[in-house]
Parts: sequence; C-alpha cells; structure tokens
Amino acid sequence: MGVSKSHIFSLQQNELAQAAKVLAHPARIAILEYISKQDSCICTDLVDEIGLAQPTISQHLNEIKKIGLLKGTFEGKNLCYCIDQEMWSQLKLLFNTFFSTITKNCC
Amino acid sequence: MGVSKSHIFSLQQNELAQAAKVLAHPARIAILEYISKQDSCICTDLVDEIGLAQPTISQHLNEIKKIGLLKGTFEGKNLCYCIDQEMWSQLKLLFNTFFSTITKNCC
DNA sequence: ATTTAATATTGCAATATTACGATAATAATA
DNA sequence: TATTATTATCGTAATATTGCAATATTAAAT
Repeated sequence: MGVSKSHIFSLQQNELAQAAKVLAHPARIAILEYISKQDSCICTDLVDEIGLAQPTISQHLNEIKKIGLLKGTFEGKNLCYCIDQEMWSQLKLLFNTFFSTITKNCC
Repeated sequence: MGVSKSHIFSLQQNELAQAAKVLAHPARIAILEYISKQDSCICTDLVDEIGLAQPTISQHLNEIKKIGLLKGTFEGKNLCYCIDQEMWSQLKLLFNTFFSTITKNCC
C-alpha cells in the first residue's frame, strides 16, 4: 500500500511525527537556520545560499509553513518570512518532553 | 529526480535531518515509547500493541537501529531491544541545541 | 499600462517510504 | 533431530518525497 496508518496512533504521536517530518530534510534545516540568522529573508536569498532551484526552495518553505512554523507576508515582492516564535517554543517543548519521557534502561 | 542532495549541506544539518527522519513516523514514536515503558521488549509485543504487521514492525525497528538508538540482542527468541541511553542523550542534545539556536524574531 | 523582479504553481521523472504476504532464518524446546 | 515460536528478508504494490524546467502570478517601479 504505502500509506501511513496514522489513524491507529494517538494525536500526540502523529503530531510529533509530523513535526519531525518537517525537520527530516537538510534543506529545511538549512532554511530555518538561515532565516534565524537573518531575522527575515526573501526566497532568492535562500536560492543563492542553499543551492537548490527556486521552485524546490519554494516547496520546502511551503512544508515549513504548513505546520505554522513561519509567519509574515507571503505574497508579492520583498517577502518577510519569519519563524513563528510561539510555534517554535511549542515544538521545542514537544521534542523535549518526548526525549525526557524515555529515561529507563535495561541492558 | 527525487534524490536528496545531501552533499550540499553540512554534516550537522544532515545528521539532524537523518535523526528527525527516524522520528518522522508515528509507528516509530510509538515503538520508542513502548520500549521505554517496558524497559525491554520482543517484537511480538509490538505487533500486538501497535497493530501493524510483523514485517512492518521489523522494518521500523531496523530504521531505529540504523542510527544506533537501540542496543541489545537482536537474534533469535526472546529478544531484548533497549534504547541506547548514550545515543538518546546525544539526540536530545542535538535537537535541543537546534531549537535553542533559533531565538530571534522580526515580525 | 508595461516592464521588472520575486515567488508560486504545474507537470513530470526519479527515488524513497510504507505496508504486507510469503518465506527464510534463528534458537530454544520436546 | 523435529517442532515450535519468534524475528528477518524478499518481493511487490501503492503512495510520498525530492527536484527542476516551464509557466503563472504578484506587486512594485518605470
């Protein structure tokens, strides 16, 4: 089949997996790091900086936008993409909680 | 084409993306949580617990193993999969560092 | 209103991922 | 050694992801 059976998992498990998926590509990591460094950016900067074609960067940006990690103006010239701090903190907490729940050992 | 151009990214960016990829499926989140709860496990428990076919669980376990997140005995009856605490801490730090580097705002 | 610069969308090809049935391999037990 | 229980591998199908060329859209500037 090839479809993830998300319905058999909890909301929390799906949310964390979905967030991880956004981070599961080095281009998107690089994009987030670059936006962070610049405080804001336009897409062409990213194309020059990262070395992927403009449509590809646009697609990656869209993946990041879809989970609400970017805010700002998204149309026309002189875009201002910024990281949504609230969502960022939420994700940080989500991952941190997950990493903290697993603490025991057996072997 | 469809191949990730990992060579244009830094080692750190690729490592984080690779780690995120392992967490980018709810079944693997569920597996890690379950192993954590049990301290140890055998694959059949996971098949019953999670509701995916045994070969599918085996594949997911293999993805987790590949980045060194599991240790223990992996052959024969009465397996003992455990989370590698050292690697776990390393990943926790990796994600935490990433989430901490991005702190500024613009809009 | 045209031009220009920047981003988005479409369409397509290549590869990766997810899932499972069938089967093989492994190791303990009878 | 044959059986049994458990996990791994193979083969295959369906879907998802990655990437880019071509094109469309958008909004500012001329």
